Amino acid sequence: MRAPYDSDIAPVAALLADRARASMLTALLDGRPLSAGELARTAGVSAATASSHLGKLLDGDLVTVVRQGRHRYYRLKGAEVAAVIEAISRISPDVEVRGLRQSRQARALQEARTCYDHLAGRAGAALFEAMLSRGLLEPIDPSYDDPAASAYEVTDKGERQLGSIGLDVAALRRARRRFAGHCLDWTERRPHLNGALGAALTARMIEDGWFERGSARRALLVTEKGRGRLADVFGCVLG
Amino acid sequence: MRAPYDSDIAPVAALLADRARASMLTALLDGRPLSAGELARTAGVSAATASSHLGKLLDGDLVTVVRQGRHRYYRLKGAEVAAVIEAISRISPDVEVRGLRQSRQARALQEARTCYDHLAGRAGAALFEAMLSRGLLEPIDPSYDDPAASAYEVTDKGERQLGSIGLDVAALRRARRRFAGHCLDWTERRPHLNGALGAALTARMIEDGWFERGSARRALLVTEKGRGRLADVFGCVLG
DNA sequence: GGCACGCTTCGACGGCCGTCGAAGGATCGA
DNA sequence: TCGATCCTTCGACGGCCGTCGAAGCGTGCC
Repeated sequence: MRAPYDSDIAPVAALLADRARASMLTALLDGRPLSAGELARTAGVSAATASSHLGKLLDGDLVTVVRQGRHRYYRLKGAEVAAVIEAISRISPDVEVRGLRQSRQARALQEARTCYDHLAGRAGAALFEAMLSRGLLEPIDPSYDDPAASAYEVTDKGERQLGSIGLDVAALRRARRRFAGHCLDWTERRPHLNGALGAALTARMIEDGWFERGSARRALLVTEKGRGRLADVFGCVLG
Repeated sequence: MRAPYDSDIAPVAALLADRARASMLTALLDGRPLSAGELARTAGVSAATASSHLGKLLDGDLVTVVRQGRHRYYRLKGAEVAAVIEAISRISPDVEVRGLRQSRQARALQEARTCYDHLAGRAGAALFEAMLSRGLLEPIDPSYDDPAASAYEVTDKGERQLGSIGLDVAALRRARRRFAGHCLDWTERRPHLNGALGAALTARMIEDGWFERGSARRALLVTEKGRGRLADVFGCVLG
C-alpha cells in the first residue's frame, strides 16, 4: 500500500552523499553548534570548500546558522534531520572503532570547555548562575533574544571577590572590548559569561590551576583545587 | 554525546541521491517485489539504465533479487532500509498528490492480479488453498525452498471439477510446459498455482467472466459471477 | 587607523556518474 | 529449432559537482 503522495527524496539524499558534508553533519549530531572553521577541519577540507558545503546544507534546510562575532555557528535544523543520519548510519558499515578516547573526550567537553576565549559547558553555565545568585554580577540588559546586546555589571561585592583571586576589574572596564555579556551555551541551553571579564576570569582560573587544558581542542578539566575554589569563592557546586 | 564509532553514511546516501533509484526504492516501500522492467517503467528510464541502477542497489545491500523465469524480482533488503527512506521522506518536500486513483489501483492489485500469465494476489492464493483442501490438487513436491522445483498433480475429482468448467486437463498434461507448480506470492506470502494448469485455468476464468481486466497493468477484478462460481466450484471464499 | 582573523565568492580544473542504443545471454513457449 | 521476452553488458556521450587558491568582505582587537 503506497502513501497517497510521495516525496522527492533524491535532493536531500544528495546532500548527505558527499563525504565532507556527511562528516560535518555527523559532527553536529549531538546538537552542539560548531563554527564553519571547526567543521572544515573535521571534514578535512579547505575553508572555501567547507563554505560551499555549508551553503548547500543551508539551502537544503538541513542546518541553521547563527552569527556570533566573526564566527558562524552551525547546528542541525532539527531532530528529524538527526533521525535521518542515524537511520542511514544503521545500514552503513562502521568505519573505525575509535575506542573510549573520543567518547571520554566528548563527555569532558560537556563538562567544561572554552568558548572562543572563555569558559563554557556545564561549568561555565554553573559559574555564571552562581555569580548572579550570589550578587557578584548584575544584569543591565539580559536580552535573550540577542545575546550580542546583553550586558552585565560587577557589583562592589563582586569586585572584592574577583580581586581576591587576582583579577583587576577596574582595568578590565577600561578595555576596548565589551566588558561583560553572555553567550547562549547550546549544550546546556543556558548562558555563560562572556566579554573581557569572562576571558580574564577564565585565563586567571586556568593560570591558577582550577582547570587544566585537556587533550581535545577546547576541553578543560576541573581540578580538585578548582572544584573547591569554585565552591568557596563563587558558591558554585559542580555536579 | 557522540557514539564511540561512526559510520560512513555517504556511500549509502549516494545510492539514494539519484532520482531514478529513489523512485525505484519508493516503489518497493510496501514490500511487494517488482521486476526490473516494472521498476524501469516506474522510474521512467530505459532497461539498460535500470539494470545499472539495480546493480548498484544490490552492491550496496539495499535490495535483494530473486530470479523467477525470465523475470528478476527486486525487494527492499529489510525494514531498516525502509526506515531510511521514510526518514528522508519526512524532511523532503511532497512532490505531488496523485489522488485516489493510484491507491485504489494498489488495493485492486492486492486483491487479484496476473503473475505472468496466471492468477495471483489474494484471490490466487485463496483459490490455490481451496483446491488443495478440497482434494482437487495434490502436492508431489511442494518444495518451498525452490518454487521452481515444485510440482502438483490433479486428482480424479479435480479433473471432473475442472472439466465441468471447460478445462481439458488431459490435454494440458501433454503440453511441453510444466504442468503445475507454485509461485510464492510476495504480497500474500502464500503460494499460488502456476504452470500450464494455472495459465489455462486463469484464461478460462477470464474468458468465462469470473474476472475482468482492470485499468492497471496486471489488475484483475472479481465479478459477482466469479465470486459465486469460485465458491461453488472450488469452495473458495474471498474476503 | 591598521592588523588579524573568519568566512564567503570567484574562477578553473578534474573526475565521477547517469544516460541511452546496440549487442549478447538466458529463459520460455510454439 | 526458432522467435519473443526480459534483462544485462558494453561503449560513448554529456553534464554535474567537489576541490582549491586567490581575492574580497566583515568583524574584533590594539
